[in-house]
Amino acid sequence: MTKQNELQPYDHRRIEERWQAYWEREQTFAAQEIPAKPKYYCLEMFPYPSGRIHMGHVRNYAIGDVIARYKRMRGFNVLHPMGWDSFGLPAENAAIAKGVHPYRWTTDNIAYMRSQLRQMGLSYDWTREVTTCEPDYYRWNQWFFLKMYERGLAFRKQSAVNWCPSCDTVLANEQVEEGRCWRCDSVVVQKELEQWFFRITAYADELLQGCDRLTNWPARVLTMQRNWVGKSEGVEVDFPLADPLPDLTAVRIFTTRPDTIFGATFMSLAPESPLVECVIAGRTQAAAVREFVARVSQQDRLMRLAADREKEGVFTGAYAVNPFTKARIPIWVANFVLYEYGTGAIMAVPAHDQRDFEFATKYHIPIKLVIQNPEKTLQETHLDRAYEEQDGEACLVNSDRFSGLPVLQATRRITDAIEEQGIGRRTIKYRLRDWGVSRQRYWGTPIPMIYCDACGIVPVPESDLPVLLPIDVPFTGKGASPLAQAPSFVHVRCPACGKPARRETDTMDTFVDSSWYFLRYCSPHADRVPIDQQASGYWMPVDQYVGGIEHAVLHLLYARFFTKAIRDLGLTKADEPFQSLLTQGMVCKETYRCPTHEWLFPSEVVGTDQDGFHCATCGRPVEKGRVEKMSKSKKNVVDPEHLITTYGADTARLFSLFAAPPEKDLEWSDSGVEGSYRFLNRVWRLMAELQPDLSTPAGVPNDQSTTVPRVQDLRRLTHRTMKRVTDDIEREFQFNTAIAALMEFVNGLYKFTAERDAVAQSSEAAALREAVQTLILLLAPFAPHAAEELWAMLGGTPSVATQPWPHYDPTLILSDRLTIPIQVNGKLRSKIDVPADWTEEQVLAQARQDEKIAEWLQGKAPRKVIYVEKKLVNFVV
RNA sequence: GCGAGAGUGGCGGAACUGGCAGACGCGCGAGACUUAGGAUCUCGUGGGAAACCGUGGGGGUUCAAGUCCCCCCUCUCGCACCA
Repeated sequence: MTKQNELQPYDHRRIEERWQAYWEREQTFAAQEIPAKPKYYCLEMFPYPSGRIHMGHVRNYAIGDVIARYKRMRGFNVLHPMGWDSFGLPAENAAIAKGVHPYRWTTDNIAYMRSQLRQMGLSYDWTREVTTCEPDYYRWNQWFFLKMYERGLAFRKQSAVNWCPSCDTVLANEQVEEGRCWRCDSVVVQKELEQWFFRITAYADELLQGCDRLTNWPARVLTMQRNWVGKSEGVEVDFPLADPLPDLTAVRIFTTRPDTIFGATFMSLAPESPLVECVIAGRTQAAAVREFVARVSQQDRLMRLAADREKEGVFTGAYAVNPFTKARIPIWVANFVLYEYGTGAIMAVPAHDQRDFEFATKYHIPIKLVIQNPEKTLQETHLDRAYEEQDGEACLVNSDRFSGLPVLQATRRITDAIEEQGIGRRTIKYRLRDWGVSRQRYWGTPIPMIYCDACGIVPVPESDLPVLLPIDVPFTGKGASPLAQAPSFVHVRCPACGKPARRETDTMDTFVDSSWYFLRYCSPHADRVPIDQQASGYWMPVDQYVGGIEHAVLHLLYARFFTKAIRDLGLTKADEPFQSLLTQGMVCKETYRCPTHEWLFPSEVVGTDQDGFHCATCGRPVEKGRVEKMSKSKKNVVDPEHLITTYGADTARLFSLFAAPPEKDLEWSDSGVEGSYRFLNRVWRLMAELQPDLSTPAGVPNDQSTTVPRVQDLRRLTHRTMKRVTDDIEREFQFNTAIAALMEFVNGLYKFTAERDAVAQSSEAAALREAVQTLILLLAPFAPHAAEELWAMLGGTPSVATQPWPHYDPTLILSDRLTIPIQVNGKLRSKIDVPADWTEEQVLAQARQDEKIAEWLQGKAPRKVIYVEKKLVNFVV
């Protein structure tokens, strides 16, 4: 310890700059296809270039980087790319607010954030960088659009958008705050526009079934995806109108409960359904119904946010006939029936559907019991809620020839009957809806379509791609999208007939960009095809995808859909894009909240733990300690840049990996950061002190050395640490415990060196060298800069990133002695230290002789003795 | 309401198949080295004087339960009328 003051301090700035420059110069992480080598494609979700990186990025990319670096050391040919999801709304808003052009704003941000990511020492292959707002990327969005159009996977239909009548523009969902425009506060209305859609529903079943094979995805993500697709098997049945109309003789409903059809005492239509107008035509109820429909569709949007919307409806005056009971049943319009799902019409069975029950009770519609519970206690006239159970014992009643059948059997038989009578058939419905991709905005991929008065919708010929996004357009935030106001963009000649025509001025949803970027990374510079088949054949699928849970449904589902569609175009063989998925938790921090000033920065708070905390401005007591996701509005963000310049990238990485397992939320702690920094300093000092003693050439300590207990212990620790760190990474990326093992290792090494003889024995030196070398290698994925520097100090040839991962020797991790806990009646009473190869008898004899145990046993023979080999002894008395 | 997950010291978190609860880190305490320390090192640190008590609460299974079973409470996330 005396040499301490002479040591070079751990200078993260110098070290990190040096090795970042080295990696760049040497192209250490550039990936090439090497068919003979096993590949590993590690991917983190690419960022939106908002300006600067935040802690969520640091965490996401630190996790991904450890995986990439670890796999590289394990001998995999690793692809680890990075890019920019650079189309999107914030760029347009910046243009309006600051007068910066979205392109300029975006590319400036990219430049800055790229330098920040480099400062983190992430092992990316920067030669594969992909930027979605550049024509060499988005032209392929257009190309895919054309291919989808050819295959009927891209189509046009009417659809509602959020519309601000005051700004005269379309709003994204996130621009609608409590039903009002975020900029001008006027009430947002729904407006019907013709829009482009991708037919994701064509892949509904495959997307659903694919979930079963994604065994390395978190269960909750799969559950969310399954629910989102929402498959239900049922039957469509035509209910004839009691008084047929010329253009409508029956209403088709969808039900998953055909077994309850005898209990259908009325019918409900969705307010938006065109059937409503048909059935009310010329009736006295027409005005009331129209008024109801208008009211419901007005409030729809707002009311949907409200928790328990009151069920309400109105009678149309029309009747249908229940095809089984032949009863005339009234047709109602009900606010809870969804037009987009099923057929927009339902048969209502109040006795066995709670919504129908509430509705029937409210409007005094008859309730007919058709399923009796196994206890036979249900009485039609005394129901207080619907009996919805479908268990095997409940049987049908009041259902003619089907009465007495158990529910499941009845479902089958009645469905058969429906099909035999030709009044309906089995169908499968999905909750999933087609993906609307039109955006009435500027900063996105232009949709490559042309409208010609003579030819109709004409796709832009492939040879004319890309349709470039014009740069000089005005940004006012008002009126139609800037593209629609750029005449030179709008006016074109029809590719089919040559007459004047109009371009589509909508751009694509930015989710399109992120739905295939992982395929583009395989061959980012291919200029004749979006994806080079050979490259994607080698690299795909992504072996490990890492990103936030907030993308559990949309992004991941769209990416799966695109991959399947691209597969069907013959461009990739991958069915699923992401073999394995890790959803990391959020980065949170404690907040301060003042009753008058809302969220406060820590600097706006005065006080101590003992005296309580007060607002520095108004002096009122502050609510402290609620841990929330870091966000500007809650004033609890920590800028990673400050962290990196103060403590270095290695500390930032280490902390974000150590403070919590990757999938859990991480609570920020300043002192925790210092702990990680301290650890790196400890490693540094240890190495610097030992350096003079480590001149022994590399190599395994000789056999002689293993007889010295101290050396034996050290080697055991070394090899155990190898095992622990490896197992923790392999077992669900438990980096927090892997780092803990490294800390214990360092603690052990300090202990060892402190007790070391003044004159080091050669066997000690060799074991020490092995230990230190192992430490650096194990540390390399977590704190790569420090590891490189130490590796060089040790005389290793760079880069440590390409060294093989150490393998432990299983014989060395075994100890020749064991500590066996001894319990009496299941309570720990003593421990004994015994040779590892002792038999049960020997261990038990020793245990009985133990002073404390003898006292507990008081010479009596235990009633029962439990012996778990090499683990534990329990005497039951 | 439905679905999923989680509740462990002062704090973040360990504990793989039931087998020593609290690894590791933070914080705190004591000491060492120091002109000094908010640097560093060493030791200690769940509660309790002790018997004992301790993994959200209550029951159960077991020689043995943070871990398995039943009931309840709280929190987080997701979906919100899907016929």
